[in-house]
Amino acid sequence: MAEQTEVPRRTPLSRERVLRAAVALADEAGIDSLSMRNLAQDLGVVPMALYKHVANKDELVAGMIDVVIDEIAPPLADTDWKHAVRERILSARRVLQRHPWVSLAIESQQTPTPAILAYLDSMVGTFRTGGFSVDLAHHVMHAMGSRTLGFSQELFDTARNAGRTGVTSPEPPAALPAQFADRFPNLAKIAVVASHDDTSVVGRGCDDQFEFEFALDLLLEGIERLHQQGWTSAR
Amino acid sequence: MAEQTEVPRRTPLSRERVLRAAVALADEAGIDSLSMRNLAQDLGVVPMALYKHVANKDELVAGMIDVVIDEIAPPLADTDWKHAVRERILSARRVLQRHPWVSLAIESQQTPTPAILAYLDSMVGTFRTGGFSVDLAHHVMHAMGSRTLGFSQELFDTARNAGRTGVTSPEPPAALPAQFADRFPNLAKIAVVASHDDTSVVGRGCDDQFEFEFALDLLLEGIERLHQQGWTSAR
DNA sequence: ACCTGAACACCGTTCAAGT
DNA sequence: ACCTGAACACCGTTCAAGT
Repeated sequence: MAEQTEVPRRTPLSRERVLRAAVALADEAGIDSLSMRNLAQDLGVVPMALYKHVANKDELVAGMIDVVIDEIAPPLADTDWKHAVRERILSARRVLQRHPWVSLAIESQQTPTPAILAYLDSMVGTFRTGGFSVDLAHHVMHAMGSRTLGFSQELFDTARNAGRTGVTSPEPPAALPAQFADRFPNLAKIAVVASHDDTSVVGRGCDDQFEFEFALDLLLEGIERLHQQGWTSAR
Repeated sequence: MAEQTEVPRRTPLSRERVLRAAVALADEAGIDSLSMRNLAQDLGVVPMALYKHVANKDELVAGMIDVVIDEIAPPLADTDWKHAVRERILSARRVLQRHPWVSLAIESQQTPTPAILAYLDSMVGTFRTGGFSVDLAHHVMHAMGSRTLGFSQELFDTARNAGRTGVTSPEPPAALPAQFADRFPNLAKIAVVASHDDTSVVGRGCDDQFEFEFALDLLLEGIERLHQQGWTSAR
């Protein structure tokens, strides 16, 4: 009787369950803590049991990426291409922010996963429906690069490898050492301006969302201009 | 006599020599082949000998990044900001292309290395000298993102993890399986256009250099427009 | 046939023993 | 004091032995 309740000790393993547990592990402990052994332990399984559901670790990560990408909402209908693209990218951004390890995982992959291909294909479709030539749509997709998926390459990005374990607070980049302002005067000046409501040299950090939208709109407006001018690559 | 030539069997280890050997190893065999043990073997040294010159592997990679970044030429003098920025970024791009592992290594770092900070500081200086407000220069640097360093986030990038060992040829993305065109019709159409001198569905791949400059110029022209308009963030 | 423990070939790094 | 071999605590994955 006690045994009866203990016998189905695990809902049976499935690829779905493996991938979801892996995503949860990476979200909570950071991508560095994601090992086949740790994942197996989280699932109460022996490590080799995972290999019936994923071929190897690379395939595991590819599956994890697809789980996340599938969270992105479909494009808005009944609106112009610019609005549809903008909103969808911001939606993708919100998804990726919930899973800080994904952007690096995507970049590390040698081949895009099916879900990413589907997302990109749908994005191209939005441009095409908006009247873009195949030629322009092609170059525009390249120009957007990873921004299409809602992340940009911030060179000061701190929290991408870390898990949510320790101090969760997005603490400002600590105090800038006095040395810093001497060696990198232009960066220091920028940091001070970024923290304009603070008179000290200690920056509050930048408003990532503002910066992302600034660059996105700069691109979208340039793209709109090319589109209106009927731009075409010389060929 | 034979011994005489053999006794100084190794020029003494130095941080410099360790870093250069590490860069060479990553260039030739790929970043995945860079281990403390492999590196030590290349240098004819016992693994623990490396730890007198680098604190740990993370510090080793940081040093390798700085070796590469220092290869980038200083900005052109006697020219306008737009030309100076454009040429320097294209110069950075040429450097990073010689070391395909660097972009991912930079992104994986949690903290920018001194050489990167110096490069970015100098880039900000070019904008400032060109008459940009601190405010605009700040947002512009964010908007450029990793493009400042000459790489963009191409989602189809193949050769970043690979070494130069095997087939070096930048082979076109193989044949697109027939399935592909069905599942991702918009992407398939783009791929066909990209290989416009080829009637088959097998793409020649894209002209990375063209795409990079297309996006770079799109950004630079948008930035120029903001600058001329005296753009300022609402605050 | 399926499952899984042990083993293999690696890691980065610590530490104590040797000189 | 310096150097270094062995060891530790991990990896991903193979493989053969057990059921």
